[in-house]
Amino acid sequence: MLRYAMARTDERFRSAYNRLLDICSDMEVGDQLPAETALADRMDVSRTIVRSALQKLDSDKLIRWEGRSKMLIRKPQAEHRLVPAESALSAEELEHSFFEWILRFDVPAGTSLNVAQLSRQFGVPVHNLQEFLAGLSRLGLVERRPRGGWSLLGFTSEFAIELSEFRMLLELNAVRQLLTLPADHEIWNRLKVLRREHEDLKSVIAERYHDFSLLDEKFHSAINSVVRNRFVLEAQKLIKLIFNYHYMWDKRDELERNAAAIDEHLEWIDAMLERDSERSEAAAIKHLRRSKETLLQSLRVHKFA
Amino acid sequence: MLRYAMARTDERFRSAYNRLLDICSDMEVGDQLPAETALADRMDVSRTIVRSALQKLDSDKLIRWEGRSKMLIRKPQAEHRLVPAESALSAEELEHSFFEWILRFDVPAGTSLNVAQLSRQFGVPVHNLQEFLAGLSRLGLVERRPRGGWSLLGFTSEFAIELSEFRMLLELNAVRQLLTLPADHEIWNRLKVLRREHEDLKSVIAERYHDFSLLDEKFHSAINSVVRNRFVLEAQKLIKLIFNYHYMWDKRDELERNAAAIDEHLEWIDAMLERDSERSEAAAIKHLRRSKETLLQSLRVHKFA
DNA sequence: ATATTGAGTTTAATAATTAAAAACATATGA
DNA sequence: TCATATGTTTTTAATTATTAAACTCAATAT
Repeated sequence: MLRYAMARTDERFRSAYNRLLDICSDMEVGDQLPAETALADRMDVSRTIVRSALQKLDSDKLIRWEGRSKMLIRKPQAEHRLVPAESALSAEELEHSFFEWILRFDVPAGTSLNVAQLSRQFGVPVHNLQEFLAGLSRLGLVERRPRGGWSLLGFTSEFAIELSEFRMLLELNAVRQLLTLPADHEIWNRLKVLRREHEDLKSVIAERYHDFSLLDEKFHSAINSVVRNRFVLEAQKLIKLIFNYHYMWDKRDELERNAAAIDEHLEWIDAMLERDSERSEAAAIKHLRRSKETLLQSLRVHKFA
Repeated sequence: MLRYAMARTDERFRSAYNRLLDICSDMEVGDQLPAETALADRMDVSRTIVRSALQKLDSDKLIRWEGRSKMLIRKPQAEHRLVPAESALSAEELEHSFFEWILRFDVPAGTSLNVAQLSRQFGVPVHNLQEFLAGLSRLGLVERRPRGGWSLLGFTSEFAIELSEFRMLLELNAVRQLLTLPADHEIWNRLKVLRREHEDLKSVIAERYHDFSLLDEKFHSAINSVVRNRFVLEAQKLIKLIFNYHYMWDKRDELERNAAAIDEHLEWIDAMLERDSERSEAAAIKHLRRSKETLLQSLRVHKFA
């Protein structure tokens, strides 16, 4: 059966066929296979797939299929298995590849993006890229060009400033909400654990300063976790994305920056543990302002590198 | 030249051809048409289009085209014009139609959306809908289903609550920023004008209560205008969308609601004009809380209507 | 009767096709 | 001669066509 054009992959068929081989392996020659519906249920595919798989088993002389009789003629061997088509990147992996590309190569704002080329570059169907870029356009990171194609918008200094300010808005709100939580809320314990982890890392910062970025994310996630709001969450996803990628590529003064950040975090944690809202906000603002400056500097350095 | 399949509309060709007819009409029989590049520049299309249009003019015996000689043989008549294909909805119109449909028919959360059907319903190419839904998925309004298709998520009570809380977060931030602005900033004048407009509408509210929704939007836009941040702006676009559509369809107690809202706005404006931050925030919170309740009630009423 | 099958229909994703643009090569006339 | 126009080819991207997969329901066998 030679196919000329395959409008969509038959990956579902392939994996179902292989699972059907497994089922046959567990049976004896001469046994009857279950009903089409039973197989479909068991393998979580439609009967259409089950029937095409049975057809192939029949034409490969592994079963004799006549009406509702599906008798195993011989046991399947390794060579009968179909090779699964390598699956494309998932939506998340695409996002990762895309941002890594942007930041690693400092792709400038205004760059025109074309789906066909990106599709080859990332090994992802054009369709997925269309969808991905359409999503980014809602976040204001890319823009549709008048007659086809997309244009990269973000990653200018203005972008970084506005993102940082938005981050500050969200995190200060989180801090305010956090301070209203009762003493038996799990956040207080989490903060105490985080405090200890910060102290631990501080004592070995000279060697282990690389470990800070993980702790940083853990800390900010904890703060933000008290806000249960899908819009805030969605915004934080973007913020995490951008800040993380920048930290990943900006290695200047990493030890000094991280050591200073640990102290800022500690002051912030202490203020919250003492339920001192004024001091907490001040500490938060101080840390977030410095974060913003770091992001901005990293952008500047990359621009003239 | 019979065409079997047209992969994309030749609307650009049609309008260019018609404009070329206009150019011919302004010429005398025997005159020479300008060069291809000149025509392309003048009509803002590629030479490819100019050349296909010239080809049609030639085969329709309106010009004789040989090399760089393009002589007008006879003047074009009305019947020569090509009828332009009716253009599909723009992205904004699609958004409008989509939300109107959702809210007018109270499409419940969890409804499965399929692009083919929506494409027929809204008269928009499937492609555009894919893109539109991909954008909404970034806003958390729809979700891709495991094996194709989309699923409507939003418009539950939780959605409304979270949206309202997010709105409050953003608007309180705007108020705080607004109160730090210097006395000669244009916002103060805008607020004074708005105050007057509220008073005016209040005096004729019994007859003109419908006019409030416009004033409401104007007021909130003014407040938010002091925040120059693309993320905040993007979020406000969504908020405006949802709140506006709800007001549009929820007509219960409209007079009472709007009269009360005007008073709340006035108290809020006065507090800001007096630079009283505590009173301003209190007024804002009061108004935004009531707005939230209204949105929630409107959802409940529609659900059981 | 009831579960199962066969056939036909519908849906949705991707490949193929085509309009349009851009790039490149060649020719022409001031 | 050289700037400009034309002819040709290549690339890009939007839409249609096609196909895999799912669904539906009447017919059939146990």
